[in-house]
Amino acid sequence: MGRRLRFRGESRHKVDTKGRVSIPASFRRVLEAGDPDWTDGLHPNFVIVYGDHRRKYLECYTIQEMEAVEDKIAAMPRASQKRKLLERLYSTQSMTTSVDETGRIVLPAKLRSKVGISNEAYFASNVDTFQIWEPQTYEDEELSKTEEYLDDLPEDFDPAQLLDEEGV
Amino acid sequence: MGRRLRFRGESRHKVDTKGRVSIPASFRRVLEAGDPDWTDGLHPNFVIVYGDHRRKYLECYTIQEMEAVEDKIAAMPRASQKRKLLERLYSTQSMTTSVDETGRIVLPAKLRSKVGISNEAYFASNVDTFQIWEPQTYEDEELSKTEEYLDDLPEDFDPAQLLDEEGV
DNA sequence: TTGATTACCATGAATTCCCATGGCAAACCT
DNA sequence: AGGTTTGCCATGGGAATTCATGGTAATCAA
Repeated sequence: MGRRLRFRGESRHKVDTKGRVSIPASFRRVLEAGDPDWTDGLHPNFVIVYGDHRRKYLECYTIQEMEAVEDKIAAMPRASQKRKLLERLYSTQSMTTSVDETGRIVLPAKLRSKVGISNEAYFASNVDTFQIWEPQTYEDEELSKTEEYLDDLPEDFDPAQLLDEEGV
Repeated sequence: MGRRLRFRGESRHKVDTKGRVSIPASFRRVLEAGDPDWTDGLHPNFVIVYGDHRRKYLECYTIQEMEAVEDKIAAMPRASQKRKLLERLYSTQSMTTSVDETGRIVLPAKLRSKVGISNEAYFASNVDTFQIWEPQTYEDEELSKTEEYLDDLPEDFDPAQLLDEEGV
């Protein structure tokens, strides 16, 4: 299969009255590379997973990445509860979109209100996927959780050492 | 995989009005060797990790090195707090850049102000990554810390002996 | 027809590309 | 050895693109 490009970085973009937002240019390159049907000049497709009411952000997968997820699901026993749950999340509660000529997508009103996005959207890379948040929600949810976690650690703690730890 | 080149040395470079800085030439060789997509004549890519507000410098990884980090993260339990912290640090709070024709990169205004860089940048090798500092900050932070540490040790202490110690 | 979605055109700002110069050092010549 | 050439390195300036964003016309669904 070989290496695949990964998402890196974060940024904020305006959401216009029609729900249009620019996808960060660097993310577009990854979406293009991760869409098997894409060729130069075309608009790449990708998948937005919005999930159930508890999820406060949109998670975006390249086609390639989503197909890998679907393969995993397909390999599970058909009747299992686990499989049904995953089917709902990744298939039922998701949609395919494509990046337009000018690098934007349209976030349907339904999705915007679901995650509370109004004027701006915050894009955060997450290695093989990226997330779209209402900026305020992101700060409240994610940043505060990190603070909590770090507060329990020594002053001069370097997160790099977490990479090499055993266990959790 | 074989041996990989390593960063060695330190130097200071001008930062121009557009945020451009030369990468020390010897570092460029390591970046080239550490980018799987690089071939002679191309401009090597690499990753700048800037981290959260308490980090006062930029840490730079070769593509190879960063992918190793990402692989480690990918192997951790998805929901864990630890994994999320690392995803944020290494993916969200990072960016991919590339060295241009003349050996320079552009440090975006956002990053410059984050670490306080204005006219000059100080480059310090760190074995398989290198760091970029505002020169003054480096002196205040790092040098003084190292001196403190050494001051607590016997006069004739030779750091070389640390090399053979077990454990932390 | 009307409200919504999609396609098409437009623009300022930011970013990248391309050309140019002076310094320094290793290699080269005579 | 002394001078010269060649080449890489650090740095500058302006042109050319790309990016993010806005507006309007065309299309579509019901």
